Amino acid sequence: MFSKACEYAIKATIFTAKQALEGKRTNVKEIAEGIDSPEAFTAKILQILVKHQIILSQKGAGGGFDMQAEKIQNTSLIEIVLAVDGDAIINRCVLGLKQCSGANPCPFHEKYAPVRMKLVASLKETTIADLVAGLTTRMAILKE
Amino acid sequence: MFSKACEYAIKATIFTAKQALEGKRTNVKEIAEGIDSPEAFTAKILQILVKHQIILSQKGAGGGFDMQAEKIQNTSLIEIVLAVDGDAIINRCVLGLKQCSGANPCPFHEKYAPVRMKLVASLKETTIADLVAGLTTRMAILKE
DNA sequence: AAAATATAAGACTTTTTTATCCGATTTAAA
DNA sequence: TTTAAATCGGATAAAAAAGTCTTATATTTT
Ligand code: FES
Ligand code: FES
Repeated sequence: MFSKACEYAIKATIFTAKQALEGKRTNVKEIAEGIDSPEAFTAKILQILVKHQIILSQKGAGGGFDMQAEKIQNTSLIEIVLAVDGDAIINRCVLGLKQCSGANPCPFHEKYAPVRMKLVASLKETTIADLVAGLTTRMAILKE
Repeated sequence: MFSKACEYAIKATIFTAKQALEGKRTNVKEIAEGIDSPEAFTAKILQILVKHQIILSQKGAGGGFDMQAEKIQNTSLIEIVLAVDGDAIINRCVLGLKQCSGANPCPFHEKYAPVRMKLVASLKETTIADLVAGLTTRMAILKE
């Protein structure tokens, strides 16, 4: 579904947002520990998130990663997925045809398109704030 | 979503079924041409389908691949996906946690689980016969 | 000003997936 | 009975994804 990089990106964003809401700036090491991911690889992915202005970075001693309250509230999951995996989840034919369109559909298109719409809708309507909330209220976890 | 191998498997099964319904046994070369896939790799995948008794193979001159009408009618897409990609699509946590369960869910589980149920349902209810039918009646295609 | 801390960037390595190749085996046709 | 056609199985190769390492750069602290 998502690439490993994208999975880490989502978890890292949630972790960073959680820390930010508690007033703490975090860093690569904490994030990698917090989401159980390889540190160096996670650093790579954090750079993508910074480049797409989903999270903020601060270089130097005492630096790290941060996320604005407004971003936490307004950023939806789809933005992370698009940043890391591109728009394949929205546009790609599940059977690998070059074009996915109702005009020249593959045999599964008709059945799949509505499901994909629901998936994309849920990615769009779910904000980072929602996910952070779930982290405490419904006992959701980021590792194991 | 699916691995490339699984995409080829689905298309190859549909192609084989279509030929079978027209009374023709087909072979690796025809299949690879018919679905625009690499021939040798396709041969590998056909062996998986044979091993799982989704299609039939016949060795030797004039041999090739075949699919029984009963199988075409009763085999659903999920069986191909399970044979080639395993049960990840059903069981795997979308964020990569070791276990996907309502007991210890990741933050996206609650939103994702219903969508996945719809996806799996559509994979279960869609038969090869349905897909072959779509191939002609609704102008669906297997390549490009 | 120097030292320490942390991200940024790019080269490199490993693992997995995708794809190819070749020889063995089976079967039908010549 | 020989030959040709086809799948089967294993080894190998190439490409992509995942992951590591090293150096540069920026920032704070001492
Ligand atoms: S054409 Fe295959 S999913 Fe749309
Ligand atoms: S625990 Fe992550 S999808 Fe179920």
